Amino acid sequence: MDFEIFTLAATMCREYMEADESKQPERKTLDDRNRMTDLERLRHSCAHVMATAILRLWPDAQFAAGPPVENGFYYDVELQHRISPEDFPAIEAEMKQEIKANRLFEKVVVPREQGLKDSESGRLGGLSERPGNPSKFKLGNLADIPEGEPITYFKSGDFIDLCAGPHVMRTGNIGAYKLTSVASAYYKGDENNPQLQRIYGTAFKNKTELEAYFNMLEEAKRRDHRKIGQEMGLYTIDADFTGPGLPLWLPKGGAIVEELEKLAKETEFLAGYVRVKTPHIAKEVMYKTSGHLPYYAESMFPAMRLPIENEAVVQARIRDIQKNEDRFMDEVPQNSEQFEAFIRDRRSTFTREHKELRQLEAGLEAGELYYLKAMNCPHHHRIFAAEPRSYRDLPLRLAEYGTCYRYEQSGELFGLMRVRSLNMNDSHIYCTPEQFAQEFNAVNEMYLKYFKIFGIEKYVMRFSTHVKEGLGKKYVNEPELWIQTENMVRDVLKTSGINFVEVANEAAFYGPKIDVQVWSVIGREFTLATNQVDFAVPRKFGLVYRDRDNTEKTPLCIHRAPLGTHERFIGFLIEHYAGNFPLWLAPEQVRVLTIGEDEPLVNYAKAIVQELRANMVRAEGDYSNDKINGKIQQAELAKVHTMLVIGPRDMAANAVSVRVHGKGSLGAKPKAEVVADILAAVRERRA
RNA sequence: GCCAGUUUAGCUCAGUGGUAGAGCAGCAGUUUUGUAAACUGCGGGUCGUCGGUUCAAAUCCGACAACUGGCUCCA
Repeated sequence: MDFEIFTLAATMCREYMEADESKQPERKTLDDRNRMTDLERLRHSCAHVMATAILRLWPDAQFAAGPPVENGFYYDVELQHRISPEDFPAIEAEMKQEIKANRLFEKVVVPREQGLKDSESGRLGGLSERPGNPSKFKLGNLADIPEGEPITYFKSGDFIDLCAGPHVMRTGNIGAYKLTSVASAYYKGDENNPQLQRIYGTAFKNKTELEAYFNMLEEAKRRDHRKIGQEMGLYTIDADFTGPGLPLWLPKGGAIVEELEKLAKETEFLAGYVRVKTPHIAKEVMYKTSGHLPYYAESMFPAMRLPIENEAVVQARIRDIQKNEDRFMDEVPQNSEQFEAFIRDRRSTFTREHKELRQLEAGLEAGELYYLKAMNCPHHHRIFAAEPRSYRDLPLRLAEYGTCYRYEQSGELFGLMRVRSLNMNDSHIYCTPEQFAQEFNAVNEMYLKYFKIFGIEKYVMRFSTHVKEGLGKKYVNEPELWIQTENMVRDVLKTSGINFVEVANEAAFYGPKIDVQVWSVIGREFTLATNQVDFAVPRKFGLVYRDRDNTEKTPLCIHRAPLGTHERFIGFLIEHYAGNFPLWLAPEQVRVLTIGEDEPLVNYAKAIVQELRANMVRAEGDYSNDKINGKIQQAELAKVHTMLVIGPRDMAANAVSVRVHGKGSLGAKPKAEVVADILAAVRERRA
């Protein structure tokens, strides 16, 4: 392996990490703030009202920052008393008084000295001066305001706050509000700063909108993939024995996994992909080359140490070479003429042996460590490297449902959405620059095809690009390649009419990337997958193809995973469909329910189940002696897609009575017709 | 990892220091059925784990674990 390239990559990686750590959040300009939407204004004003209410109850409270956020607002407060949801009614009651008083939000521009004075006296973020209790966080905020920018207060009743606004006219404009939760946060997001209590709330123009918001939350709760996953028996997380973040797919969830893989395999086959299969572990050198180690070691499972098979032989050879080197040093002549002849004579042997020594030593040290893979790309790169490649072999599209392991922090784990073992719908497309646009476009088309199948109507592709200043630091220093690949990506996105936004300075280290965000039917946002253009790592792995002109060139690599991971994608689908999967995905597609348990009737039902199963339909039979209403209830609660109710009347007519989950009874139909329709719906993956 | 909350039967949950409960699910019977639950009975628990306080702990205290909300949003 090429040590220089590795060293270079390591250096760049380190620089990237350091650059990332020191990244300061950019300060919002006053212009940005004035672009606040009406709703944000209202929520920010509500934060002031909440602060006023908290001060009425606990006058010594110290406030830090209280911005509007996506679904409401918060205010960070330092207070001896630990605020809990039990305190919310009291705070809300005080807020009600403030809003009823309909106080004016008055803006006052003050000189900096005034700001300092009012911070010292505790007046800022307070209802009155508080001797001995200065507004320390406001003082800190004041220091962040650049010279020349005006310093403004907003005053509503007794409450005066250091604040750039903007606000609504009067507290009475706040139509409907509610406190929602309390969390902890560090002042200015820095863990070296004091920890504050963050009180979250939300506010709307009127009660109707507030209620609609809470109804949406309720609906989201009903659809929560953890709840439905439990109820439907899709997966379980056995924290005690298997481990946290390591989901076990139960048979019903396994059925969904299988269907998704089938879909991916068919789609990818038709798109000219070839399937590969790679192990779950690899030697340390793999991840040193890829750049994961040591800088990403924290998000990988700790290494396992394997004994080196021929350690004794290796060590004997190392000793031999070391002896040779010692002898070489001893034999070096003092005389300069002889020295040159000596060097000429011995140089090639010495360098060969020295290189071997370094390799053996590295092998002793590195070869014994194995890591669980956090990504499939390195394995795929090695498959590319396994044979000499010609431009005629490209594009080479290696696809695999690969299982990766990432050691997410325990607090980050979340149902199926954030796990430690993940099955990726992964593929790496190696292509020439000339082929890039077409390949990238084909990937996008695959996304759109999937969106259609799953009824995903709202999506956006976030196209992240580099900025020149970051070259060689945050981004690999290849100015032309960046511009070239970004232009190619942008052109494809534009000409294909795909919905995308471009975000500067958020690209990956190795190349521009596209994050795909989708919205479920109830409007919850999910990040499904990341597409990445990679022009750096293939080079680190020394991947080349021989081009028409008989020179070796490094291929471009497109990293894509339209179905993301099984874990996250199925989590999304559960919430998207509320567990009511379309027939082709439904864990239990058909259940045949008999009215009574007469033998001929049960035999007729069993024959139908058999016929469906012979056609790979997941069909079950309920031949128990429960009442038919009871059986239907059971099947509906289990979200069985199609129920075939069979009584003596149906058997006599060689028919079945069809009932579809959520749609009710569809009446009796000829058996053959029903079976044919079920098979067609599955085959076509009907919504 | 940090802050907070939660953890009682397979599931959903009640139980504020004095004999561990309900519904559903499971099992055994009875019932013989036409589109969202027929009836009876039975089994099922070291109350997350470990330690402490107490005559007595599911209940009070502490540690740990798992789960959940938050930890990106900046006057």
